[in-house]
Amino acid sequence: MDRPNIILDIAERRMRQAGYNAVSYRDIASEIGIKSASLHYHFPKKEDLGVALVQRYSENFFAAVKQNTSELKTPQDKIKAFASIFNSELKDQNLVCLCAVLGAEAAGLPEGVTHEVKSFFDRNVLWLTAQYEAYGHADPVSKAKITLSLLEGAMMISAVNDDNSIFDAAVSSIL
Amino acid sequence: MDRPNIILDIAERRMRQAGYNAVSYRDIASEIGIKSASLHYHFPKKEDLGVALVQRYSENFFAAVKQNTSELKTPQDKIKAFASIFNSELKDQNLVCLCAVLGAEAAGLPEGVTHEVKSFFDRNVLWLTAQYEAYGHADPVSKAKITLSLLEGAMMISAVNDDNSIFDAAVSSIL
DNA sequence: AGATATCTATCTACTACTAGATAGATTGGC
DNA sequence: GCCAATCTATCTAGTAGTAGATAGATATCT
Repeated sequence: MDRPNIILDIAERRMRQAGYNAVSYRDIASEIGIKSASLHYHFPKKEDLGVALVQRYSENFFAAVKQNTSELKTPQDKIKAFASIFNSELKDQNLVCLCAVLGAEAAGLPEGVTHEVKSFFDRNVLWLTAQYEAYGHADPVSKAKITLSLLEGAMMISAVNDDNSIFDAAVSSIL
Repeated sequence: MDRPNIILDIAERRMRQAGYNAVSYRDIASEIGIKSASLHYHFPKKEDLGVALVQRYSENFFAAVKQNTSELKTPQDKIKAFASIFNSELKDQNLVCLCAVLGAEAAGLPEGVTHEVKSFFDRNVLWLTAQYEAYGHADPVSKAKITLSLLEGAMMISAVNDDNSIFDAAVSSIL
């Protein structure tokens, strides 16, 4: 894999565990085995790293959504598949959605990072809205926001308690 | 007000905006107009401050729950009142639940702080479970966890988008 | 030669935290 | 009432360590 993606992998894991400010160039560099100064070659400012990280996360996520839902027929099945993308990393690595973590710290993040987090949520609401529209829901936009809120909140609480059943219960309650 | 509570007020506001690691003794001290060393007299370690903060938050929250629900009859009304405690600070200060923020960073927090965050969630689930039991819900514990997840998630997303209607929609969907 | 990626070495600013002193208020013994 | 002891809350001055960031040299590959 190329260096930028190796850097982002490490940054992503750490940020999803402990937040933006808990991740340092020094820590990332020492895990790779290079000097922290070298990281600034790839990501001059920490904000650049944060922005790239959320962008990559968002693109990977929606690539997975596309792949895992393309052969499904009903909106219900698609939404379950959508939720199970979040679930896979939660259950075997106890990792919450990157944007759930960054969203919680949003008021203290560099502007560019906060903007990307918002964009991720927007894209999620858009995708979910389309499903609820297809399902014939009365207010698909509100329902989409509610579903996203539930999933993000359930991930966070599941991770804190290291108890995946909370997320499972949340998914079962959707629709 | 006494000094410890003044310190905790400032720490609470900042932590609910930007997270645990974004709050420094220096910043708190300079806002009060004393030296950071003086803060260590009241809270020797940052973990002590974090623990005291979550404990105070939890106690204040459940005092408000008790006060705002004591004269209400139905579990539905009580749960709405419960949600509106979260909502009041969200809508006029854009402040998320302290434990939603700290929960997102839980894996990187001092052990004592994480423990208090868990306790807060436990207490919430307990309280909500009692309401759903009174309501005759089939699985009151799961329902309680789902409701808490929804509220915490909706607060976070509402704050990021500075759009209170997301939280309102979430509250309307409960029960 | 040029581009890519890393290095060394350094900087400034900030982090939590501590030691030891001080001023002022409070408490208890005689 | 007076004195000594203690407590409260702050200060100055400092520790060691970490933060993100930069300049400029070096190595490697095409």
